[in-house]
Amino acid sequence: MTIRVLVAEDQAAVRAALVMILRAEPDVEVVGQAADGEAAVRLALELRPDVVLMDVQMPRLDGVSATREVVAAGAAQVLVLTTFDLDEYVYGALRAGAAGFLLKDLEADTLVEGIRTVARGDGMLAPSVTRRLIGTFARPDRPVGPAAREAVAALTAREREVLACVGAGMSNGEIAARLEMAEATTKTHVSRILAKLRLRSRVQAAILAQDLGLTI
Amino acid sequence: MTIRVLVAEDQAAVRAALVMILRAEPDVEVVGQAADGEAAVRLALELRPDVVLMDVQMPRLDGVSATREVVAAGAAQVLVLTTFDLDEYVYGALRAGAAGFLLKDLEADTLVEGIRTVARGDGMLAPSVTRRLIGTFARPDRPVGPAAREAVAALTAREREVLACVGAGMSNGEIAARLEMAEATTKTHVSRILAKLRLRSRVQAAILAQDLGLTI
DNA sequence: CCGGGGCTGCACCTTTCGATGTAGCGGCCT
DNA sequence: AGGCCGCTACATCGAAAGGTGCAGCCCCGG
Repeated sequence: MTIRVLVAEDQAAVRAALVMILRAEPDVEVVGQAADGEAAVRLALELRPDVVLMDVQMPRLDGVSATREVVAAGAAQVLVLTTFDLDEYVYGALRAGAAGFLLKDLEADTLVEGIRTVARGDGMLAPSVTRRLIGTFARPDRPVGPAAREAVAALTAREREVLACVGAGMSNGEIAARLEMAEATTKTHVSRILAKLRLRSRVQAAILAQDLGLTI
Repeated sequence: MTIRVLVAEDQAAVRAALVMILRAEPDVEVVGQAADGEAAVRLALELRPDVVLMDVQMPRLDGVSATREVVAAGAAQVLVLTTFDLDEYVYGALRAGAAGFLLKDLEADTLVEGIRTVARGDGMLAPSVTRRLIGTFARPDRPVGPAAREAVAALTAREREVLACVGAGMSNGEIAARLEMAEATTKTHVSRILAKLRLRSRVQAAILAQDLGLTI
């Protein structure tokens, strides 16, 4: 099973080098090349490759935006490649849905390994990026006690729905509209939630919902 | 410059295998071995290795707790190793300050590469872990836009104090008591904050304060 | 089959919140 | 000095939130 790859890179020399590296691998097939972001998106939708190797700096449409479109369409896994290890690029690409992020100072076999890794649905990051990502993940560690988790788990399904809405900053009226109930009912639910979680206001409930990652 | 490694693993056979792999590398030196978490912490503090290769499941003190202690003491970089790819282990280890997280189904050279990577201060994750970490990073994409940051920066110092209190879930009365002002004054501040940040309720302000990491 | 308990839903009432207007006070710049 | 700005303060009023009592509903066990 060969891995079908689309290479999107505006500098012809770099693009040729990448293609050469990939062509040397028996299990990798370069099915297309793009010199700008728009072409990358168009070819990705048309060719449906397994992996798009995407440069960040490209004319007409930058690599991050192109990644967003490719991922939104579910067209392929995207492995982003760039010269500069900038937070803006990294976080932008990852938020856009990239499966990996490598720097151009890599070895040829690292690139190929990255292609294979993202092709099978895993993630691949440059080591320096990995460390920063771990850091940003570990830092906002607001310890949510197990007690709180249990208490939330003890809520009814409906109550958790309401709690998630509260966590999104919605008013009782907005929650009522979204969950299709009367505002009075929403108030009842909020009241019960506060009692069960031993909180005093919806603000505290909202903060807890945030910390627990409750989403609508 | 050889990399000094402490191997912490309770199963003797596995530990021996790890040591054997590492001893085969000219740039890696195994300076110690530990069969439980307490010994790992003690030896790490004593030997000050470059890297501690830490198993999660260990008697007396689990690997995550041991990692926390080693990192807190700044004794070494910790590369966590486990058989099971459980969220609890992964997130626990990373929050504890681990520089890497690998699964035991790895190749020998992946392990060595991981040792070298964390030794130079970078991060190393198993590919499946990388993907999940990217996911948890990308999903709770509460876009704390630069606009919001600027708006908060444009608040007066006093308003930011009030906002931090709101973010802590306090009521106007509580804020007034803490900041030594009348409740009416607190209301004025809250009202101004909402207007400046274009929010509709204190709940939204609280969420924003949380996302921005505002604390009292 | 029927009673009980938990979930959901609604209405009434009190408290809190939030908007608005007004105003005194202290610092800072011109 | 005069003026501007920010902090503080209070009153008032409508809106939102929160507590409480109560009524269907469904399921489970007697």
